[in-house]
Amino acid sequence: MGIYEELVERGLIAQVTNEEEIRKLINDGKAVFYIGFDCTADSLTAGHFMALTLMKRLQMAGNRPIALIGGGTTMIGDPSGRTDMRKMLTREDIEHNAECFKRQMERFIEFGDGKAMMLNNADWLLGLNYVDMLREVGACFSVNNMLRAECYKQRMEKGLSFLEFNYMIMQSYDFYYLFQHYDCNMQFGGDDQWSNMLGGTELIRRKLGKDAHAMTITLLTDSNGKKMGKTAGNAVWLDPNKTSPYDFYQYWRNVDDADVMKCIRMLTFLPLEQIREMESWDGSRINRAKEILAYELTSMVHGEEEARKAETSAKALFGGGEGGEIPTTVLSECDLTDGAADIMTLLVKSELCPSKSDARRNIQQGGVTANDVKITDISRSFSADELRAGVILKRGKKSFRKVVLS
RNA sequence: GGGGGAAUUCCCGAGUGGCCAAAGGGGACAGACUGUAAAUCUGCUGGCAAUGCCUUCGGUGGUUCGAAUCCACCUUCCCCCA
Repeated sequence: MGIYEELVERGLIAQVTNEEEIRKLINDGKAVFYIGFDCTADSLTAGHFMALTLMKRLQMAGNRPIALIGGGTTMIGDPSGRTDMRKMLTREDIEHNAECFKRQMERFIEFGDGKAMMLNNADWLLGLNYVDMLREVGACFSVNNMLRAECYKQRMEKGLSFLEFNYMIMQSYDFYYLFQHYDCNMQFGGDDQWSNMLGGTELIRRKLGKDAHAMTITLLTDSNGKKMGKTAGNAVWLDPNKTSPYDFYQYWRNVDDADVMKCIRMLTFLPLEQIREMESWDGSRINRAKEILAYELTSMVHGEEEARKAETSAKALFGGGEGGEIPTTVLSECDLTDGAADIMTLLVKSELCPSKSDARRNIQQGGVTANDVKITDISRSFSADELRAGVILKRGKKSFRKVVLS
C-alpha cells in the first residue's frame, strides 16, 4: 500500500488536480511539496497540527516538505471562507508570530540538508514592485474567474476589500516562485484553500507551460459540520502556555462519539489495521478509543511524559484513581483577607470562574465542590491552614483546580 | 463623485425619549439523566462591597430632568447610480 492509498483510507484527501499523477509522484517519493502557514497568532493550533502530520507522513514516504511561513501573505490576510475581514497585524507582530511558528514546527518536522525546508514568503513578497508585479502575473488572472471562486462566496455578500482580493495572487505567486527556485511541484493545504491553490497551478501553466499539482486536506469537522479544534470560540493551541497539556488532552478526550474514529484516522499515526479493529467498538468502549486518541495526540504535541501525566490526572479526577497532577494555583499571604479566603475569591483566583458573579451563579446552581464537598453557601471561607493543606476545587464536572497557600 | 441604508451584549437580532443590563433565538455555562458521549428537560448568561450601585448599544460632542433611542461631526460597512 502506497502513501497515497493510506491517505485515502485515512480520509485525508479532499480534492486533487490529477489523481493519477499525484499518486505516482508521492508514492515514488518524488514530490517536493509545500504547505503555507499564515502567522495570524503566536502559536500553532490543533488545525495546523493536521497539516503538520500530513507533512510528516509524506516525509516518511520519501517526499520533501517545504514549510512556508506566511510572513508576507499575513500582511494581506486570507479572506477564504471568512465572513469578515481579519484584523490587520503589524509587521512586528507578524515577525514575532513567525518566530513562534518556527520553533513549534521544529519540534515536529525534521529540517535540514536533504530534509524538510522552512521558508518565509516575506523574503520574496515584501520586495515586489507593484507595477512589475501587475505586468508579470496580474495579466494572468481573470477577475471574472476570481469573482466566481468559492472562497470569496461569503464575502461577495458582506464585502471584500481589494487588499484581501489580492491574497489569491500572492499565494499563487508563492507557488510560482517555489516551483522555479526550489523545484516545488506540489502544494497541499486545507480544503478552503482550493481556489487559491488552483490560482498557483494555473499561473505556473500560463507563465512556464508546466504542470504543478495541488491537493487539499479534508477539513477536520465534527458531526455537526463545525470545524474542530476550537472550544467556545477559542482555538486549541499547541503552545503549552496557551493550552495546557492537560486541557489539550481533555479536548480530545471529550470529542463526540461520532467523531472519535475520524480523529484517530486523520490525526494519529496508529497503523490502519489497528484502527480498522477499533471501528467496531461501541457503547462505553468508545471511551477507550477517546483515551487512546487523547493520549496519542498529547504525546505527539507535548511529549510522552506530559501525555502520561495528563492521563493519570484525568483518571484520578474522573475515575477515583490515585495520583496524578492537578493544575494548581499557588496563593500567597497577600491573597488572603483576615487570614482567610472566601470561596468566590478562590474560584476567580484559580481561573475556574471569570468573575465573582459567575462564581456566585455556579455555587447557587450547585456546581461547585471543594475537596468533594458541595458548596452551598456563597460566603464559605477557607482558613489559611485549610489552604496550606491544599483545596481541590471543582466547577461543574470537568473543571478542576487545586489551590494551595505557599 | 452623487443618492439611500446600517453599526446593539459571545453571535444573530428586537428595541426609535423614562417601564432597558436591554425581547427572541443560537452558543456557552450549571443541574438532572449518562459513559468525562449524544439526545432530552431545567436553570442561567455585563460587573461589583448586591432589595442597591457602576459600566455597556461604532466614536466624539450636544439637546433634555432623563438618550441605545433625538441633533452635529467622525469612523467603518452595505446597496443603487457613475
